[in-house]
Amino acid sequence: MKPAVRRQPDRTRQMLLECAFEEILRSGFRGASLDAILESSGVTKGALYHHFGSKTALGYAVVDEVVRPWVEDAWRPVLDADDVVDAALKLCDELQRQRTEQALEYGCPFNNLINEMSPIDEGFRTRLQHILVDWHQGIIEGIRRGQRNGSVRDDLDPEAAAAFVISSVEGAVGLAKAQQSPQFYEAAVRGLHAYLESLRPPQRRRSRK
Amino acid sequence: MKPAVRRQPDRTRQMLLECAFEEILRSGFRGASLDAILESSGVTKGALYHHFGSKTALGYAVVDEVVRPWVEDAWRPVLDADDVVDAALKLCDELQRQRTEQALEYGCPFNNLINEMSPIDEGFRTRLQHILVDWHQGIIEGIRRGQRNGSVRDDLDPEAAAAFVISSVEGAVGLAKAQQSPQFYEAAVRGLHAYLESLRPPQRRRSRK
DNA sequence: CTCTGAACATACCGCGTAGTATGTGCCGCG
DNA sequence: CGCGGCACATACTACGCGGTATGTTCAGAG
Repeated sequence: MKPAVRRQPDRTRQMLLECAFEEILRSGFRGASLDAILESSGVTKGALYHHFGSKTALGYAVVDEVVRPWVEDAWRPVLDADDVVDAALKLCDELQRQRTEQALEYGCPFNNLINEMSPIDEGFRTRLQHILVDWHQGIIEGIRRGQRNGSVRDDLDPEAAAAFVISSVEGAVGLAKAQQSPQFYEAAVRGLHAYLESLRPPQRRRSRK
Repeated sequence: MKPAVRRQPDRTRQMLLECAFEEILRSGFRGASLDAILESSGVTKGALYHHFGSKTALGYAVVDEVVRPWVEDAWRPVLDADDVVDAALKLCDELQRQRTEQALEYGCPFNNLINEMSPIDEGFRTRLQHILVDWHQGIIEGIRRGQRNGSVRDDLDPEAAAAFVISSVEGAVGLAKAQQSPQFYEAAVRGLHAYLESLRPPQRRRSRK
C-alpha cells in the first residue's frame, strides 16, 4: 500500500525545494506555512527537519538551488546571442506572452524575496545580492560585446543601462500585481521595447536581415 | 503625573496611523506587530481597537491616509511644471540624493505593500491599484502636455513611457534593498536620467535657458 | 449635579506557528 | 545473521500573535 519506492533522500529533498518554492511564491517566505509545504510535497515534518535544520535553512536552499538557476536561465540567452538588442527584444516579447500566467498575480520570485527578506535577514540579502550582481554583470558584458560588434550604440553607459533595464523589468512585474488587468504591465513592456530599440546605433539602419 | 491633555481622539488616531506606517515600512504589513505599534505610539490596545476594528482596517487606513498622499506628493510637482523633462530630471536627482536614508534599506512603502499584499488581499489590492492608476494617469497627462508645448518628442507613446518610467523607479528602489552599497541603485538612476534626456525633441537644442 | 457614552486601559483567550522529542523501519556493512 | 545509523514518521510543546471581554475615566449634555 505504501509507495513502491521509499527512502529516496535526493528526490525527497528536491520535492521539498520545489514545493517550498511554490509556497514561497504564493505567500512569501514568512507567510509560507511549513504544514502547507509538507502537504503539497507529501513529506512529513520529521523528513523536512532531517534534510533542513530550520525554515530559514530551507529558504536559503531554495534561493541557492531554485531561484538562482531560475533567474540565470532567463538572462543567459541574452549574453550568448550575437545581437544583444535582438535577444533582449525577444526576451521582452516573452515577458509579454507569459503575462497571462501566475506571473501577473504572484510576480517574480526573485524580486519578491528581495523585497520581503533583504531588509530583515542578512543570509537572504547576501544570496540575493549575488544573484543580482551576476545578472547585472552579465547584461553589462552583453552590452559591451554589442558595442564591440556594432549592434549597440557606443555612447551608452553599460552599467547604467543594464541596471536601468533590470529595474524596469522587475518593477513592472511587481507593479502588475496591483492590477487585475494587464494594461499597465503591457504598457511598461511596450516602453521597455521602445527603449531597447533606441539602443541600436543610429548610423546603421539595421545590423542585418 | 498623567499627560497634561488626554482624550485627544484625532491625535491618537493620527499617531496610530503614523507609527503603523513606520512599522509596516520596517516589517511589512503581516510582519508588523500591533504591540510594536502600540509601544512606539504610546497607545494601548483598547484605544487601537476603539479607533480601528481590526489590523486589516488599520492597514487600509494607512494606505488611504498616509501612503496615498505620500505617493501623490512625490509626482504632483512633475505634473505642475511646464517642462516635464526638467521636472522629472529634478525628481530623479532627488532620488539620487535621498539614497543614503532608509530608502535603500526599507524601500518604497507603496511598492512594498503592492508586492506583499496585492496577491492575498483584495482590499489592499484595489486601494493600491487606484494609487498606481492615478500616478500613471498623472504622468501620461504630463507627457501629453509636454508634447503639446514642445518639451517632449511627438513620437512617444505616453502610456508606455509613463508605465516604463514608473516601473524603473520602483524596480530600482526595490532591488536596492539587496545591496549594501548604492552602486546598483545609482547606476539605475543614471540610466533613468539618460532615458529622460532622450525624451526631448531632437530638432530643438533646448527648450529655453 | 447627574448621567450617558465616547475614549481609553488591562487582562485574558484561542489559534497557528516553528521547532522538538521520541519512535520505527529498513538498508548495508561486517 | 546481527546491528548501527540513515531516513523518515508522529505526537507534542512553547510562544507570539490578533482579537476580545470587561473595567475605568472623563467630557459634556440636560
